Amino acid sequence: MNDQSIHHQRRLPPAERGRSQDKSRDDVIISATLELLGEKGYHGLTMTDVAARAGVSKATLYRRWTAKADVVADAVATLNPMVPPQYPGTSLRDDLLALMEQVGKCDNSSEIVTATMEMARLHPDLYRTLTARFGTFVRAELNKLSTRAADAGHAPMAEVELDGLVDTVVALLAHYAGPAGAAIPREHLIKLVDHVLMVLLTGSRAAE
Amino acid sequence: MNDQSIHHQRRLPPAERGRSQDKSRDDVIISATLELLGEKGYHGLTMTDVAARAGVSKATLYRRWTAKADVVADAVATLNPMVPPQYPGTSLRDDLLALMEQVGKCDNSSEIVTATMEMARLHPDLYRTLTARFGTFVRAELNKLSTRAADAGHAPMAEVELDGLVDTVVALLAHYAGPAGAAIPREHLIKLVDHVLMVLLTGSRAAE
DNA sequence: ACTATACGAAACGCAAGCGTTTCGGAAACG
DNA sequence: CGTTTCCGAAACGCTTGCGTTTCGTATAGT
Repeated sequence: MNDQSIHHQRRLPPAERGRSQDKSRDDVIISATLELLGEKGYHGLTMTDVAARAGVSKATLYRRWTAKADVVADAVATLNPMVPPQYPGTSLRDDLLALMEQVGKCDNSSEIVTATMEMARLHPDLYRTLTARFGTFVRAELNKLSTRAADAGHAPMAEVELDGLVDTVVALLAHYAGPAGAAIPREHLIKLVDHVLMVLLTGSRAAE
Repeated sequence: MNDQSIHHQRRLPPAERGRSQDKSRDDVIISATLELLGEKGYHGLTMTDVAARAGVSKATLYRRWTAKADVVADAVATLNPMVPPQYPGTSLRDDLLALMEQVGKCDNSSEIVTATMEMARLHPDLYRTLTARFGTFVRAELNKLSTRAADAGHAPMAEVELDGLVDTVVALLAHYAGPAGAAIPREHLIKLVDHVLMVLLTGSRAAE
């Protein structure tokens, strides 16, 4: 029950001689896991469901991973590629929007954030790892955009306040992702950028 | 398993003749439920644990409620008394801080917000009810403070932006409550007020 | 005092779900 | 072509936890 074992041999190695594992099935399984994670949450997610959704037998699942937590861990690890988005550079607002879209989409579904937070209670170390990676990435990007805005004549922000800003972004994304599921509506992202980020970054509201 | 039955007879009525139920045990049970809800989350919470923590037999639990979900529902219903706080009135900042403290404390523990969001996935109707009550309350209070600030000479806020502000407050409180547990640190509330609410409400940063 | 009821302790049935195993067959290697 | 490994289907053991029941005792109402 106690998953300290998450540090040990989470992924099972394939064999060497004879028929080789169909690696394309890994992707199918991961995708199915992400789908179900978004729909049912971590607790609601069932290995039997994953197998069924992936069109795969449960035996195949356990031939590649040792436990449910490991499959999910690998699945969420494929999210948030942490790639800086293609900034249009036309305005700070457009750049922020691009960042929020990149960060908010998490592949294609997004309510997974909620499931991740649910999972966090059971696997705190995994949660810390994920949010730390995510937070530092967001922070770095915001810092980049902030200094760029400062060069453009706006008041620069103190380092300290950037921390709070990162919290705000993460919290709002998690909130908008919400328990209801579904991807974050673009209008929410726009609201976030115009009514929160722009104000906090430049001290002035965006043109309506 | 499917709790549509939540609409029907959630609370069992006590008898009339003979020995009467010790009503003080209700409070003990509710308190134990809230404690465990914060510690273990909704899924981690066990009826056996609740009984043990309350110093009560499981039979007693099911003599009063019909299911785990019902106990938890009654428990969280005791939170958020939705009472407008005692506003000091010395400044907008102080008033906001008072509101955030009132709203953020949720009796004495606070990580229950996270557990509630976890529970939300299983009982969406309950979640909507709770957040709706909470949201309208926060919105009304913020509106009150906003117009008061407008009278004091600051720029008033549009109705539309207030919606986003409520989202922000709810999201940040949920975030600060976090999966780690423990009550929201006062410094987080201060940060929220100074770096987010004050800026969004008045367009200017509070004095450092 | 008598009775109806609450109470604690403990056991039970039951379902869900994780992880394992078996088996027959299919498919990739040499 | 034969061996090795993968694969799906299905069954199994096991644990957890919800909800129920029983029984002996304690206690409030009449």
